[in-house]
Amino acid sequence: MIQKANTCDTKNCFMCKNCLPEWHPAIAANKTNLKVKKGEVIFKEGDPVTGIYFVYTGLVKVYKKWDTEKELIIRFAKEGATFGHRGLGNNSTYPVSAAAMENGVVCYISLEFFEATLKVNSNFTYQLLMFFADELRESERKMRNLAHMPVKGRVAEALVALQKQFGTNAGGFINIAISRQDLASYSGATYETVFRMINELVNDGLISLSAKSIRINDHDALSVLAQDIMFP
Amino acid sequence: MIQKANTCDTKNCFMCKNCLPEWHPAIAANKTNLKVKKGEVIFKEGDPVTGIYFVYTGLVKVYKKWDTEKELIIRFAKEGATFGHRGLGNNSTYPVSAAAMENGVVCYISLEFFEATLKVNSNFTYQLLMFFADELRESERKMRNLAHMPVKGRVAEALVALQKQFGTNAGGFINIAISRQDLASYSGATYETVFRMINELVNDGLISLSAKSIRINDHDALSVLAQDIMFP
DNA sequence: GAATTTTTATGACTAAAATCATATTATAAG
DNA sequence: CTTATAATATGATTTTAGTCATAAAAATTC
Repeated sequence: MIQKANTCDTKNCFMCKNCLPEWHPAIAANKTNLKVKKGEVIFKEGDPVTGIYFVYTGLVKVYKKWDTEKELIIRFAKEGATFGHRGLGNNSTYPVSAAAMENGVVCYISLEFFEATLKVNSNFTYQLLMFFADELRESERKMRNLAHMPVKGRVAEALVALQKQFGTNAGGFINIAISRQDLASYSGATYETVFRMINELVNDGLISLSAKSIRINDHDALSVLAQDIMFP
Repeated sequence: MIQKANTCDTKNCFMCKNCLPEWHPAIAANKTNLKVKKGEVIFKEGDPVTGIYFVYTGLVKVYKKWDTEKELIIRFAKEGATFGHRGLGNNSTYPVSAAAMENGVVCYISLEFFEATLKVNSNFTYQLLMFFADELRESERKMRNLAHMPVKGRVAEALVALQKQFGTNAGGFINIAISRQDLASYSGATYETVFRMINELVNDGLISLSAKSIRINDHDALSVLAQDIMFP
């Protein structure tokens, strides 16, 4: 990671948007902008927690490994999003890894300054609490899905979630460059199984492909597959 | 749920322990103590969020359902623990259900009063943030386990976690009365599969049984099975 | 305390998904 | 622009875990 001064404008990240304007000079003085290359690992599970990150440009995946090869992608962080915040709380090492999926710039804030920010900006703390509550809810829904939903449904859900987060480009394709392996890791299944499910979804007419891109043709049907059937 | 005035002492729950002493009379004035019976559902997924709960006595399971019969137990809340806090954030309905596993008393706080408490007690907000960070980390670890760890490992992990949370009684048995079905729901697998894994663990000599109780004989070996192998 | 319901136990069978094996393309590196 | 490396594609096989069926034992209810 190459240090690169004065890149971000201290306006667009989650922290900047939720802090007092008076605090912005302090943020500017304490931030470090880092250039990251595609594929670069920013921190790994087990590394000591030294700070928290925000994506200024690019795309970062946050994931956990299982026995060196299998991984589960927890979430994708795009412009403005925080990552590394899982290092908060009672533990001193990151419970997840983070890697850049494309070249970009991330903003790094030391834990000490971050904690000072929390103390000074009660609204930020409150907003962060709400963010954590949302993430926790999502995470527990995914736990339930991993335990009980078949892979096809999880792939359907992953596609719907990606389209929600990244939108579509001109041709109606989901606006993210993601490998099949990463899609599999995000769905919590193997590459081969996800490949087969993608084929089924294409045959069912619910999605269509063009090179690596995926277009959702029948959002409703896909949502039904991914559905959260709670009280039928 | 039968209302029962003046039961809890406003000293032992997570909120009371982390608020300013000056705030305790306000808590006392705004709390409602409710008697719950074994098996009683306190709130269900999809119910509108009206408040947050604390366990005064007894044991509560927090779970999510999948197609009416399958469930995944997210966590157990014992004395002092919060539940219903997943209703916070950007949503108006509970994303989980909660049911009493034994007769007990829970303390209910309306969302309005709870939000006022957050505003007034910045330390409580901070502690709650740390609590959420811990829960999120746990939840994501479990996601990874559900995606990649075999059922036997998940059962081993569930037993280690239960012993950590509930301790052991005189005979060295894990101090919780839990049905095999609930253990299965907590492990994210079916009753039958968990039953077989329990048998294997008994045959391997790692655990032993007495009626419904389970004793961990070889904590280390069980931990290895449940292991978080990160960077071998 | 007899009857009903729930929980536990266990074998047989099936379905789902992972693993293995191996081409075929792309993409990046020299 | 050729070579090496990584990503995609796909069939065959094996493993794992879920489903079904049914019986015994416990616990609760009437």
